Amino acid sequence: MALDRRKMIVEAATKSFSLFGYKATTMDQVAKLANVGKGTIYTFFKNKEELFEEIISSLVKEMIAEAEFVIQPDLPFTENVHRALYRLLEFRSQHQLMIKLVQEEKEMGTLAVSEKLQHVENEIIEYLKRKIEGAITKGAIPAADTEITSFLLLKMYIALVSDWERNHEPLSSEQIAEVMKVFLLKGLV
Amino acid sequence: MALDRRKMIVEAATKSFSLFGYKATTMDQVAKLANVGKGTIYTFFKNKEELFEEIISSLVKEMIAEAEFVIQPDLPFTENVHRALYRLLEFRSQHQLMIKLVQEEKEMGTLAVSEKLQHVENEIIEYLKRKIEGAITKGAIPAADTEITSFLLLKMYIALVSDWERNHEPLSSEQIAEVMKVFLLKGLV
DNA sequence: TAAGTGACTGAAAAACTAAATTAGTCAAAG
DNA sequence: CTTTGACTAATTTAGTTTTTCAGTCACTTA
Repeated sequence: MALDRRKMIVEAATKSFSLFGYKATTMDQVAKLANVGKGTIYTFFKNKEELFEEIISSLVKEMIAEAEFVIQPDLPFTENVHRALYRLLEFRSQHQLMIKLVQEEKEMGTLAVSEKLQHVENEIIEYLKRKIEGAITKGAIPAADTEITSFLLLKMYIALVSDWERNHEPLSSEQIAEVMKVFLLKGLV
Repeated sequence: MALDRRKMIVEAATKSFSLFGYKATTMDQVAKLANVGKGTIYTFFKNKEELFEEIISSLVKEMIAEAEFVIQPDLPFTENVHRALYRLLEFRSQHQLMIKLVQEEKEMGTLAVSEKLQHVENEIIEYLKRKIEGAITKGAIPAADTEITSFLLLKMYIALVSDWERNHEPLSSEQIAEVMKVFLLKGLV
């Protein structure tokens, strides 16, 4: 029964964060869901935020794995950039925990949540950066400031996938790929 | 003394919105500043929001004029895109009213303010769209979806000018021009 | 006697209430 | 006719009380 207590706690917390968000999840609730005493949580995690941190780290790993899964080495670099980025943002808009956190940030502006979402964004940018550096080393694309490039790539994607929908009909994956191809491949002019 | 009452009201309101923001500006205050009775304001404007609307419209006109001023027809299209966009965002970060409104939106989330800022953004996109359509007609650049392109151009600029500064040293106008040139002129790959 | 627990505590947030503010009106003044 | 500012209803703020909750630690249990 009382086997991996730590795992039980993380699972319970993940479930609760996904369902109610960070603020609305109480440690008593997590303890009850995990079938442990509240004190037990504190033998594994210094505080609520550290528990959250661990869950976010797993989430990032899961996202990167999803992106990797969709990349095919024989396809052109541009196509893989699109595939990886699209998958990452799809993940963001489909994964229950991400949805809840994005919503909580917008509606309540919870500080801890803002920080963690920023953290997720930074990890994605770091991931893109490594990919771009790899492509440059292999001579697949010309040298460029990888920090700015990866940053800008993500921002363009977020603009096309999320911001665009505020005022327009959503763009299909094909349309987004088309637009990105223009900017990545030949430039607007 | 009591000459253009309407103008006095708009000037007083502009000053107050710039200084205290939308919410913290009271109609009594505007009336006093404009040296008119409060009722007089309501002979010119249906309500507070309509007064605000008029001021925002002027602001947009001023912004567009600034952008136009900086454009030089003999320069290449790319260069002018950069000049105009950079000037627009510089205006946004230097103009007292814009600063105050952006701050008010972030800190208090005032609905009327969010709507008006969205309106400003839409006007900028419309302006860009007209410019791009003009360039396409003249054959200066190849045809493309002008709605998406202008939207994405603005988003890229906001990312480089504003978002970037959250985690990095600000980019100089030259650096931004350089990055944009890559994406606009030849593409990343 | 080490691991696990949940009642307890202070600090923070929510709920409630009373008081103050303010957008918009309109009867009277100019 | 235009202008006004006292007035009102509705909202917001400020002050107070109540509740909630993260984190601790004395105690239990195995």
